[in-house]
Amino acid sequence: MSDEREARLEKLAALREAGIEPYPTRSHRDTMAADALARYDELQGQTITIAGRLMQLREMGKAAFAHLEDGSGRIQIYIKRDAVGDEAFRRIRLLDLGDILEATGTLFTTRTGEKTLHVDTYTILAKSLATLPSKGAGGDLKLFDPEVRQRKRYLDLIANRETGVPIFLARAKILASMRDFLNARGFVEVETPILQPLYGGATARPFITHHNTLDRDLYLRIAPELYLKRLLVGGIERVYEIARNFRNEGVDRSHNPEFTMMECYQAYADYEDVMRLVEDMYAYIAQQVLGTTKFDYLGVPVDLTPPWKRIPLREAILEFTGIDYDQYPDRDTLAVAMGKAGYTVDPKLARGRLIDELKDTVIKGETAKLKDPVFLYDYPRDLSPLAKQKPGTSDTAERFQAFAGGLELGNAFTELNDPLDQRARFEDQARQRAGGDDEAQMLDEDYIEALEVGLPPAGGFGGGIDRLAMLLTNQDSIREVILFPTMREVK
RNA sequence: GGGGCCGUAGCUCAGUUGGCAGAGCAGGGGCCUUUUAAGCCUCGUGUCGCGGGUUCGAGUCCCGCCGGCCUCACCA
Repeated sequence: MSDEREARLEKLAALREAGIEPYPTRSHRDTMAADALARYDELQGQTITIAGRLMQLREMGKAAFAHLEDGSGRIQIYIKRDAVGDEAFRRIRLLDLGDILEATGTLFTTRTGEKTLHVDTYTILAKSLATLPSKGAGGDLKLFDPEVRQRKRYLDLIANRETGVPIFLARAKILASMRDFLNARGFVEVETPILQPLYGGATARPFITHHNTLDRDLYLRIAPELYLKRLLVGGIERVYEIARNFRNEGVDRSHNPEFTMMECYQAYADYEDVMRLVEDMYAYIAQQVLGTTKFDYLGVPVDLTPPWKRIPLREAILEFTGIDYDQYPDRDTLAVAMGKAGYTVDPKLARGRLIDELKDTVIKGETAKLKDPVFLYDYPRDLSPLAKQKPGTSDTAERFQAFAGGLELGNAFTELNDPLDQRARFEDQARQRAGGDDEAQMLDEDYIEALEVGLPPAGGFGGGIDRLAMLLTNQDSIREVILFPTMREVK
């Protein structure tokens, strides 16, 4: 490595000695590579300037072929000594793969039929001092090591352009089309605090930081929920935020400590309205990103066309595990039933968590029994401290989760707007916290105060953007859809 | 956090039973005015992840550590 870097540094010095600035301030590109190829006939006889990274260089005595790659694609250039002059031709020796060049000339077609720029003059725009991952069979760059690909994403994007760039373009389109969809329905995009004095809206451990001047600890948000609902109180009836959230939890194939979630809230709606909103939105996004609502995820066909299946959580679990948790109203009898059914039951888990575990075997991961897009609805109340109780029940909350292809896409409920009930739920959480559950939610007095002003009945939804990106780009690891995933420190 | 697998040249990878560290591409030098995985001649790739140990001798065996991937647990 140092040898090659030395060689490149010497070339850099040689360029400067020849009075050539290797990092000039201006470029004069007027045509993108893909455009030049597409508009070949129209551009005949015209002098055009293209620019991009030097990806291949084949010297042939008194002429050379090279490929330049820009954001649109790749084009071949032909540098002939007679055309560029002796000095400029000799200077080819000072070029390296990876350099950023600008070339001016006219288009022609080679003997082998490739549309090519016949170069009159060329200029170096940025000298590259580092070695690119090298060519393999077929002439493509090869960079497979996932650690390098994630730590040095720029190399990944250069080397794995055909696979990597489309993923992040798709992700951008997911965000754009989600905004289009919500904006068209009158939702207002807002930004709420990432630094929060109390964290809430989800069950998770937070990152803690400190503000020096105010001399107080602050939490990086685990969810924007409680702020968005304050805005409903304030009269913004449809609101959403595309929020980076931070959870101080483990890292694995479907979890990154910082991740992106879209949360939206609609006043005068309930969770059934939200189901319709969500299935319409996901179908719209798939249509915009993929051009269809039918595709494969990890080999399993997925069809996001509305309406999606709607199954009460209890029935889904009963159908696929044979266990009816309503028959076991307390934690211990359910644990015994699960034990009989072959589950290894963690004695620390509360009843709600046991039900969660049953749900996961039905719906999560590659072994999921149910992979079609589906809303599982009506969840145990004690798992859902911010959701409204279902009328006519004592232990059921109006909550649903959306799934497809074994991925959990989002979580929604009819929002709890009874301030006294909310206070009681928070106090219940506080007892769990005192009992050692450090993920139980904190009592947020200011939020209760907002509810006392009056929150209209509302439905809300939170959906993971990273997981949606995984679904629509057919990736099985969240690290493939996050440009710079959280990594361990390099030591 | 537990378990499994992995870490050798810039990249992708070989490396036998413990016996002089290799290939292709990339790189240096030379030839070649329509090549395209260009071709031909030629030269060198190195803290074998790091630190110990065993051994006459360790890339190879043992221990510890670092990092990655998979998996289980937990969370979303």
